[in-house]
Amino acid sequence: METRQRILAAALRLFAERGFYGASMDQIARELDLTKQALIHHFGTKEKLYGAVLVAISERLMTEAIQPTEVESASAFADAVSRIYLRTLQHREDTLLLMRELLDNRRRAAQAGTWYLKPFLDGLADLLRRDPNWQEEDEGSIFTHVYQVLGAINYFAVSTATLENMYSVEHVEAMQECFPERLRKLAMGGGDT
Amino acid sequence: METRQRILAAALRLFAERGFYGASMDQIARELDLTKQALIHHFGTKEKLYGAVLVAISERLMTEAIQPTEVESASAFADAVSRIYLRTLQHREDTLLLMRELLDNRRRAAQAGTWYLKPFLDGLADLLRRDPNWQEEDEGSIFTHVYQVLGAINYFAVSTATLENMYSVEHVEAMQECFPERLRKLAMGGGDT
DNA sequence: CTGGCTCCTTACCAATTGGTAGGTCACTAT
DNA sequence: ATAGTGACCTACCAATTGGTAAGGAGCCAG
Repeated sequence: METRQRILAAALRLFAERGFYGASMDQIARELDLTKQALIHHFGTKEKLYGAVLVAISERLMTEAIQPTEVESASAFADAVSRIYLRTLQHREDTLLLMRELLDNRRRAAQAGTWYLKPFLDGLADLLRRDPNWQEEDEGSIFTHVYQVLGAINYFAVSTATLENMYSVEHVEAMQECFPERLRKLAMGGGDT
Repeated sequence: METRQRILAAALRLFAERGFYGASMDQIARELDLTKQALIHHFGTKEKLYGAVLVAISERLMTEAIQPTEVESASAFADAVSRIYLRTLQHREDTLLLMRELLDNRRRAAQAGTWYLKPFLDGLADLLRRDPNWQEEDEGSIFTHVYQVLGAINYFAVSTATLENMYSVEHVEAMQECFPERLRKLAMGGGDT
């Protein structure tokens, strides 16, 4: 029981850092002072281990990211976005791996954790739909807006390492500081105002 | 000469689709009815081939994405963003690979094509800085806004395949249709209005 | 016709990959 | 005591990886 969790944690780290093909069973095992056969014993194959990591991520996402009892207010969507932003930065490895999944999805289409994200997206769209400023907007607009805001968050979360190299740690810290405020304007802006 | 270009094109496709580790020299070569030794002959090592692909991408980005003679108007930034959006969708493979680079950068830090993107980002920030509505904003805000808008574009461009699986082709087409308009609101919104 | 050059091949290699087979050891239920 | 079970290991394997060595086909200059 204990070991399974340790394996999942190490696998998440390595898969997130180096991708599915970039991380080998042996590396993951060595990280834990085990042999790769221990991993195979617990998870069967590399694919299944990867799948288990993905399931763990999506469970975390579903239970934490959207509060079903979200208060219905004009800023409900913006509030949810703020929380998601914080959560995304906190669980950067999850974000990294989900982004990789997104890129690989062309290949493993219609598989794995893809669908776990759907209720999450739909939940957000629902929040926005109830916003008085968005009543007049069509479905496409609403969903597009949700996705644009989500894109702003995830892209940034995944870029900080690169940005720190490209500019400086201070520069990125400054960005992180004004990010929530600007994000809010992004989330609130639009509608049929 | 001819062959080099063909190799670069095939390598771009496979690296974008499967990542650096996911694509093997042999696969790329087979795609062109060559042996992997032909690639090694032209590029030395896999890493160098990958580097050459990255250089080609960033050159394309620099020459196409930002017009240096951008007219100075209140909507200069939004206009540039619109053009970048179209270009991003057109060169989806470039976008895919650059996104992968972003994810891997943690490891290969301070290397490769990272820096080629810097002038591109700086150019965009400059455009926004000249916008009358943004005169009062500090550097952090400006750069953050640029990055958020860029995030919205790139994240979406990289997600379409997944979204088509998750929802439907029509759903994604609808999104693509209202994307430019919503993107414009995103780009214009904010400032100290 | 010869020497050298570019482009590309076959033959080979050590290392790493994911995975199988079979066994050891500790613990628990009978 | 014993049979069973879960957790893990060593030993091994075929396939694939990126890369080296050496050579051949075509071309062009002397």
